[in-house]
Amino acid sequence: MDTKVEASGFALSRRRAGGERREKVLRQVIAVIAERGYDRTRFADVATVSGVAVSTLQFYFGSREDMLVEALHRSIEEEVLALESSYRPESSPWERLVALVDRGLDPAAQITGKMLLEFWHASARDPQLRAVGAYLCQRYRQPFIDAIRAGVEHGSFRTADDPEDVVTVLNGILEGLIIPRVLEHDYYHVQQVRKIVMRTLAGLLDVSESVSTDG
Amino acid sequence: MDTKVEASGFALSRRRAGGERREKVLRQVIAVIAERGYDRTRFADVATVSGVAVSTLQFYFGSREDMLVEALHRSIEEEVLALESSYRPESSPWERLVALVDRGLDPAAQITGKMLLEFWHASARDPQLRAVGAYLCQRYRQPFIDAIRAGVEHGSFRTADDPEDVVTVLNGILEGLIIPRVLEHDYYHVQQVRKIVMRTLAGLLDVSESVSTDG
Amino acid sequence: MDTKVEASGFALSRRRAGGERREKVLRQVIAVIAERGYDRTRFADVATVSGVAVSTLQFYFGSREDMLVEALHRSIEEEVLALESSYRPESSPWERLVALVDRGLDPAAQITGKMLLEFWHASARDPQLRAVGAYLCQRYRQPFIDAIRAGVEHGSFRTADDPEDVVTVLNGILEGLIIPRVLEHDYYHVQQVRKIVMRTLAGLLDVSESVSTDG
Amino acid sequence: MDTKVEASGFALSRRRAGGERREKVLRQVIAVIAERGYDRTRFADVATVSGVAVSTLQFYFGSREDMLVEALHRSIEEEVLALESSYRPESSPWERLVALVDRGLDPAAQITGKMLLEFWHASARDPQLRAVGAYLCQRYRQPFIDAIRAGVEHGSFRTADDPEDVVTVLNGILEGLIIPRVLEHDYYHVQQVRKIVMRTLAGLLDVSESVSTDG
DNA sequence: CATGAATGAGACTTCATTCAT
DNA sequence: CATGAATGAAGTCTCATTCAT
Repeated sequence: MDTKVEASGFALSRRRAGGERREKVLRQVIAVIAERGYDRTRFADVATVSGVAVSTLQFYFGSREDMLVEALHRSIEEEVLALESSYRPESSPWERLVALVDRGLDPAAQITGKMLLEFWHASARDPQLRAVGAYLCQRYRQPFIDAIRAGVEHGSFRTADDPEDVVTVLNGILEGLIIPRVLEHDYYHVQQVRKIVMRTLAGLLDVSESVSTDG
Repeated sequence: MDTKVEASGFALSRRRAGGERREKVLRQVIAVIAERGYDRTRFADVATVSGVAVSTLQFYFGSREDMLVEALHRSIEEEVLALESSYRPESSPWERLVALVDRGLDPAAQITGKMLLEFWHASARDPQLRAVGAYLCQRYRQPFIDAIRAGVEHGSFRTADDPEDVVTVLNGILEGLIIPRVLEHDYYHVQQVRKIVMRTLAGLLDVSESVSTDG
Repeated sequence: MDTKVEASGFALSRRRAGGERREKVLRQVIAVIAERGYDRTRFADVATVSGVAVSTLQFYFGSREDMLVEALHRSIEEEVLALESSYRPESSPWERLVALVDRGLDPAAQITGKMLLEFWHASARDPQLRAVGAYLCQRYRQPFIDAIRAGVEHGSFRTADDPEDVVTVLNGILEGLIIPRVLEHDYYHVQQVRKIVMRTLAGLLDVSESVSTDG
Repeated sequence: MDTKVEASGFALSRRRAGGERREKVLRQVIAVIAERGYDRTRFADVATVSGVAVSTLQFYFGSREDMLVEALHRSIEEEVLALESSYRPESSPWERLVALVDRGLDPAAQITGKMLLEFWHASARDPQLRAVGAYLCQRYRQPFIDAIRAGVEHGSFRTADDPEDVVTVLNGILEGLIIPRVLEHDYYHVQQVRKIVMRTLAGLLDVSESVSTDG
């Protein structure tokens, strides 16, 4: 997988000094960003949390920006990797989709949600980050697209639309629902929403209710 | 309408000095935030764009935070107002929904999208802003809920779900699709996506295809 | 005279905020540079000496570099201006030259010497500064050239060389002697050196001893 | 020669570790100083140029200051040594002087010129460096003084001045002309200047034109 | 002999804010 | 009503230096 990333050209140019400790600190950077936000994450914050001197952070990552970007990148990267391995290959296409959607709606993934929000926000003004984002997004979409294609071929799904566009809408739902989850809006009812999303998906792919409601 | 806002308790405490000019500058603040982002909008930026001295901005708005919050609030407020008047009262429930969704998907509303992203992002860390957000969000949802309720009563919609939850999902879609629109991801195809969203909505409300496909 | 400078294109682009106080501080910057050297002059040093906050210095001058360059420029500029008015117009060419040389050898002009050394040193690596230096140098040379030309025309000087080149050598002497003066080398004997320089000059211009030895 | 230096008391206290490699690096330090200037020469610069780790440089030279001073010292020292052996002992006094002056005016010695400028500049604030400088300067002057004394004794020169003072002025010229050379001022014409300097010198020592103009 | 890791001191710079006018 | 002057707080960054290997 790493090879793929390298090949994508987004691998960070300089892997600066530091071994395990650097890796550990990087995790902490992610945590701090999730808590304080990208723009408000200072060297000092990370230094406090990690117990590492500010100058050491610079030694590890170069500049503040570099540190933040690497953490953001790494965080999203891992989410995508997790998604890519979130279902068993032998599952039916529908089961795979259900697993993917459930992961996308997972109410426990608060940090992931916050990091995504940070990523979108930061990308909106940073072309380079946006490029990375486009690449990661494409990988995020792929498992969905694959599952739908498999279902269509297998005959269990039927749809007049391009699976790509279906996934665009489906991801739209999953990403859009991150907002009320992260902001903890109280009109957001996990169970009911999940049911409706599943039914919607079933409708889009013309899957019988009996199959779809067991999730 | 203003009364409503006042009643909500979110009206800014001090309506500071400055008449028309203040109003004009406020627009410019919105523009600057949309372009540079909330956190990166400095007094100096607004001063440059508006040609007003920094100290005058402070005179108008109080602190930087006050200025930003007011601009954010105002911007979202206006979007909500626009939404609330985006359909003719005599329209059928389905027509109303279509109008609302079309507004939500409007590819021209780049600035609105960016401001929403800013709002979500800022809200994630500011409880007060989040409270305002919850209130605005509720108002944003209301026209959708009303339309669905009207359709159900009128007999043109049928659904086992609580209209509130349906709207949660529907808004999820609309908000989620803001992301690829703002970030200009190229997998986002307006027309196809619109069609799928409409069909999804029709499916959820058990509206016959013939009606739904005319939009 | 100021017009001339403006016309030369070297006038500093932004005359930043601050009135008299700024001017006063600028003097102090010069003093600090003369004492500590260009590269070692920090905002903090000037702040301490002038009693002005560091941030105010930035407010006045922009950046550290801008502050230093302006001080350097101003300092040399003034020396040139002083030189240009160091003799009475009605003096004989020889008297004018003597006045110019005496000013160049003035043992009291320690600060000027140090600033010149700073200027040369800084110019060696800063093309922009070097351009300013070339311009100032030209103006520095002019009075010497004028005096020699006047003497030649008047018949009191005779030389086979281009006055420009004579001045190059003459200025070489004056500038070269700044070194032992500034470094306080003890082999430097003001009176003897002055006499030799004058005699040298007299020799170059074929002026009779009787005239030259009265200085 | 080395003995002489030791005797002078300026030998660097600790001749630190590192054999040939150290020597090679020292050359590179000189080059870096000539290019970047004394104050702006960092360990990192030398490390980059030499391919030696920063910590190794410290191991070689001690502190940054030590490294810079040693390089400066070495550089000037070598120039002096070169000067001391720049003429053949059997030459006539005038020939010796001409050789010395020609070396002083050598337009190819850009690095030497820059290093001298660095030395003067650094000396202006560092008493210890100034002491070294005074010693080196004295040695620099000696060959000139010797030549003049020899000429006077031999009867080919005649002067009412102390040869020491004549050398002060002569060196003043040579050093002063380094400035336009290093700064590449375009009014500096090597050939014409050389001729004038030679004639000046001939005048000071009462040497007949016929002898002096052959250089 | 040589080096990488880690760090503290010190500098510049940005920016919101206060104050006098 | 509006502004310029002045400043303190806070952050990033550079760099020499110490230490363990």
